[in-house]
Amino acid sequence: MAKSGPASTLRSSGTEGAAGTRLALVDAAVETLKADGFAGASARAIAGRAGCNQGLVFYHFGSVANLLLAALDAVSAERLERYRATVEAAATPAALVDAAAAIFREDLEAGYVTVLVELIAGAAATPGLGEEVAARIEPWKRFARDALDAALAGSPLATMVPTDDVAHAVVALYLGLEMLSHLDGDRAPALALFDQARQVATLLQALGTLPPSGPVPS
Amino acid sequence: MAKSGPASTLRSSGTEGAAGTRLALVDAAVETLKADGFAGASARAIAGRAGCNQGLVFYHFGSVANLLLAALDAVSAERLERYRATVEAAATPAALVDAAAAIFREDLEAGYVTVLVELIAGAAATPGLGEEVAARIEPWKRFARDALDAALAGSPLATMVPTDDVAHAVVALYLGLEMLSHLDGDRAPALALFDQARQVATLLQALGTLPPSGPVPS
DNA sequence: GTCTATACTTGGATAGAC
DNA sequence: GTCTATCCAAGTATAGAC
Repeated sequence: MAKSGPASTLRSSGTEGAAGTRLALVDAAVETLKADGFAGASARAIAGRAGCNQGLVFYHFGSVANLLLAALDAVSAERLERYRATVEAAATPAALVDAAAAIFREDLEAGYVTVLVELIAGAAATPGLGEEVAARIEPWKRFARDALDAALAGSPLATMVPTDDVAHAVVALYLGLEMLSHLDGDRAPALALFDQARQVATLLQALGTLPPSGPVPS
Repeated sequence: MAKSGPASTLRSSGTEGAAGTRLALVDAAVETLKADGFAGASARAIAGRAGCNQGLVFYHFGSVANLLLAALDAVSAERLERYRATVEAAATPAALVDAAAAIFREDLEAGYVTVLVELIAGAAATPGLGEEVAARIEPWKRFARDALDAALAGSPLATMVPTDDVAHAVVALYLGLEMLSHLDGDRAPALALFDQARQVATLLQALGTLPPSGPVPS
């Protein structure tokens, strides 16, 4: 469905040309979603930012919605890889929170999650878009659950925490924090929250290593 | 700014007439935001649902954005009052979580938070809308903080928990959960989360009543 | 593959009849 | 206060020249 139009030949013959404008359009779609939201992401606005003609949106992607999904795919792939690499190095809950905070800070600065937020909110207006967006969120939920499982491995918490539900909450919290940060341009509350989360994670680690009801071993 | 147009005479002379269509438009705006999102909430779509002419949107509210803000005010007032009444009866963290779960369940069923989510996401497209929406979120953050303060009063947790930050997170989580629920039509993960939260709150209560390092008092 | 031109639709907003 | 009619801007999408 997302592969109609010209053959998807990244670096086919020339560096510019077909693949070049495709990429330019995807990039412009990302920027437009961040700056003007779903309601402002028209074919004209995106093509204008990409420096090409409006008709190319339909030639390459068939519809504006498909271009927007391609934009979501692009940032998702980039960010998911980035998250995976960083989180793999985190073995404890506290380290996991630190890793998450570092990259989420990047996301807030760059507004990557905004692309997802705008598409979720805009999905109500376009028939069929909701399912496509939902399918693209799944990898994130799975990633969050896997990261939680890995961080909790070996801890008694592993059997107590329903990582599926927590992963859902983490994704929801990311979306909500991004919305609020983007709305008033204040990233401080979100960042302060990660500090708190680290402390809680550290506390949980300490509790997890305690024998069931004894005092602290020294 | 929201009071231009005709005099705001609720039940002035006739039950219908001016105030009647005003209310019908506000109600239709809420329904349209829930069904079709910000991008689908045009003057024509809303007026059509309200059963009146499209021009009345501009006569009564001056612009579509103003009508949307009036819709947000309407649901905010209604919901905030509902929350306040229910939460006032909750004295402990566990009871607070239960109260929040009960009303959030209502919100999920009715889609009230969707109105807020759509306006936040749509704010990027309309200059000046962001500030208006942000101002309308403030009461919610204050409410959440006050509820947390009240529930933690007398507990040693009161000095340990930065209720300002947590309130921010709670609001963000609500927004995110609503988005995800609305997207795939599955409310189960959000509701399961409240069960978990209640258990954590109960645990925190128990920890809070413990002496610093002793065993459980029976 | 890309651009220009164009057909068609929808939306915001106003003027004037009733 | 409400409706009809209308203007104009913006959006989607397609056809055809280059």
